Amino acid sequence: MVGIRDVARHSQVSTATVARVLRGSGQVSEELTRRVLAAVEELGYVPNAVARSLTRGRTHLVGLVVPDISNPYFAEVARGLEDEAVKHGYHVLIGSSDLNTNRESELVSAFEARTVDAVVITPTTADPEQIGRLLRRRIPVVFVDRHLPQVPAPAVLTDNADAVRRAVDHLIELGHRDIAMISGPEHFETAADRVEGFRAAYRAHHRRIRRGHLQQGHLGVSGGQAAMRELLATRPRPTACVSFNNLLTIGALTALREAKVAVPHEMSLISFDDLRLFALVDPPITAIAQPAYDMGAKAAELVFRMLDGEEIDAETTILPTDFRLRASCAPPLVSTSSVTAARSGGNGAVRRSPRT
Amino acid sequence: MVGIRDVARHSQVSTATVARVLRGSGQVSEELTRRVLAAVEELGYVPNAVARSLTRGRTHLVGLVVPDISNPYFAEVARGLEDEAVKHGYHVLIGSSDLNTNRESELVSAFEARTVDAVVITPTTADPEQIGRLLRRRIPVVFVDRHLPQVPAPAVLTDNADAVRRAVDHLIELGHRDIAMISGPEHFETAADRVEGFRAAYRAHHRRIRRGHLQQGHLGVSGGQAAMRELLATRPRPTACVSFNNLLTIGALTALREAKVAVPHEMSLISFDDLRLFALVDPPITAIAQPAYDMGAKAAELVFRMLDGEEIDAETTILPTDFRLRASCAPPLVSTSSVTAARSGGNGAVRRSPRT
DNA sequence: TAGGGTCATGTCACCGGTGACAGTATGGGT
DNA sequence: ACCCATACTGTCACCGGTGACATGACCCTA
Repeated sequence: MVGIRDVARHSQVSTATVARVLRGSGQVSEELTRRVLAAVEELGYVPNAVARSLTRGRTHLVGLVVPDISNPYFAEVARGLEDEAVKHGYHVLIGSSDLNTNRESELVSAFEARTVDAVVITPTTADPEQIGRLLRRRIPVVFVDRHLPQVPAPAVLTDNADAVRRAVDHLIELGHRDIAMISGPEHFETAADRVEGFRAAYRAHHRRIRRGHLQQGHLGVSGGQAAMRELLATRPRPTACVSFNNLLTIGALTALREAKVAVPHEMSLISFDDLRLFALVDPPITAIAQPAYDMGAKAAELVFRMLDGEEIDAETTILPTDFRLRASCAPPLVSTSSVTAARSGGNGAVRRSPRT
Repeated sequence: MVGIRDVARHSQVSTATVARVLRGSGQVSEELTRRVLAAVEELGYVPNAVARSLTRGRTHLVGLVVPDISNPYFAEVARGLEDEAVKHGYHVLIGSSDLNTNRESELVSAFEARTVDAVVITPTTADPEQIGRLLRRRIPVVFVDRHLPQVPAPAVLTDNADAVRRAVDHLIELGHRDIAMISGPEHFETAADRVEGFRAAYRAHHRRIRRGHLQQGHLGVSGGQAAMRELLATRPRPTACVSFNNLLTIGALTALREAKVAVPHEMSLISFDDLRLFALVDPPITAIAQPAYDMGAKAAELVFRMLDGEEIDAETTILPTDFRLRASCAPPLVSTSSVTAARSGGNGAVRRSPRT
């Protein structure tokens, strides 16, 4: 490997001069500059970033810890983070925790050992200590999507509760009475918030959530599928449903297909998280879109402000969601003979007009 | 920052002993082991991976260069690579080239300077030199999805030509005569291969591709949309179409919706690349699925074999695609009055039975 | 012309581990 | 009593840049 000393020897100057030429900082005579550049060219010298990291104490790396980088939402966050990072001469190290606190902990430790300059994380753990370690090392941390309020680090979130409340309001206005929700593990802040929005909407309309209509299951497609199957088996069966994220929505849709339940006529559906294809699904799915790319970019902005020395203890940035009304919501059918009619596919059922 | 020397001082041993205890290798008395461990605990010592990288010449990093990490296909590749990498104590550095050769070149240079231990890349450039640089530095390179045959590095690909040929065969068997393709930039190996499969199928059936029925446009949703618009304007209009990747498919579908062209009756559609949601689109999209996760994992396997000293010059691994027959393909309508009938939505049209 | 300032360049300790090598102690064999 | 193997522990140069500091040349001014 050709190092700065080789270049120095080859161009008959000191290493300091080579460094000065390369950095462009400082006074070096034209003559030497030429010689150094020539040597660099000839030897194919590339400065070793590892060595530089060691002396300067900066790796120009930011670690990203998310549940799953292959989830389109997090992939989009990653892209936003990456674009912003590259502008600052940084690169992104990825880590998927798989919603496994041990795996997450290992990732955080590994990133700590690698002395990444900052960590952007969608936490799985509920233990503040696991992330507090980084702060004690003065490694800036930025939360994305959900945060641990006990940890004094900035967070980029969305208005989870409010978005769900508005979605449920919409369904209630369409005339729905029994609205279900497929949520995630309750110790997740996002799940708690979205459930809170769900409850708030119910409260505002002086109604109570029926038993079994709030599903808090495992995340992932199969979890969504299982939850929807359960919802379809409850009596009274809900006429509408809000799901927690894109994967659960896909699972829920799959279950609906398999049970031949018509959307939106027998079941209205709203997805938290939008996917481009939701617009092309049958029927197009009404969704609460999160600005994933912007969330990643905003997290990067916070990271770099902190790296610039700005003290940002626990500022929370709420980015707006976008409620994208599509065809998966309609007024509920009011069946003459309750359950059986609904299952028969709409015969003997009358559409109830929405409240005004 | 607490270093190995601090631990050594604190436990009154030498740095070598600390290292030996931590590495678990070698003979250290129980007494000292206990003291060292206690000091490590007390000081919260974490070995600095940067320093280790410098001395050992290994960063335990693998760089991943893809067009866009937020494309679900590449995100899935990344996940496959990551999972395998983590098993080996490695982490993944991501870089999105945006199909921009300059950006790609910068990424490769940056990864080179960081002395990543290996690079996995879906190349955008056609210039072998840009990647040859890495090889001269003895940095293992593995191509994924497409490769530069002039560069002596292993590649993980799919049977592009064959998959498209089979897809087109399927359409021809359904009775289609004018089948279009929306492909990508022709200097991409994948595009060239898939187009070759397209041509091969035509050749096998002694037919010629009609003018305008082979679209090679810009990748991305809007490119697919534009290409499909053009296809819809050609006369005779194709009755079926194969699109190059998931984004082009989404664009094509969007254009079809907007023109109110019924799929599959007026236009059958096959997508190269599958997405979970394609199964739930109206109609479910027949797709050629690539084993993205496995491709990433396989690339990792090659990387680690090379890092273990194995010489793998240009072995090409072809992973099988999976042809997922769904509802977006049907026999073509044969209209009595050509164009106008087709646009009117199927009136006056007769379904032609497939060839046997 | 001595003193001070500026510019150009060189020297070298240091960042934090690593591992080759050296040194010391202990015990067993003869 | 001596030799040597073995077990344990310490020293230090090195990885490749960096930057504080030193050095030397030159010019200007009092």
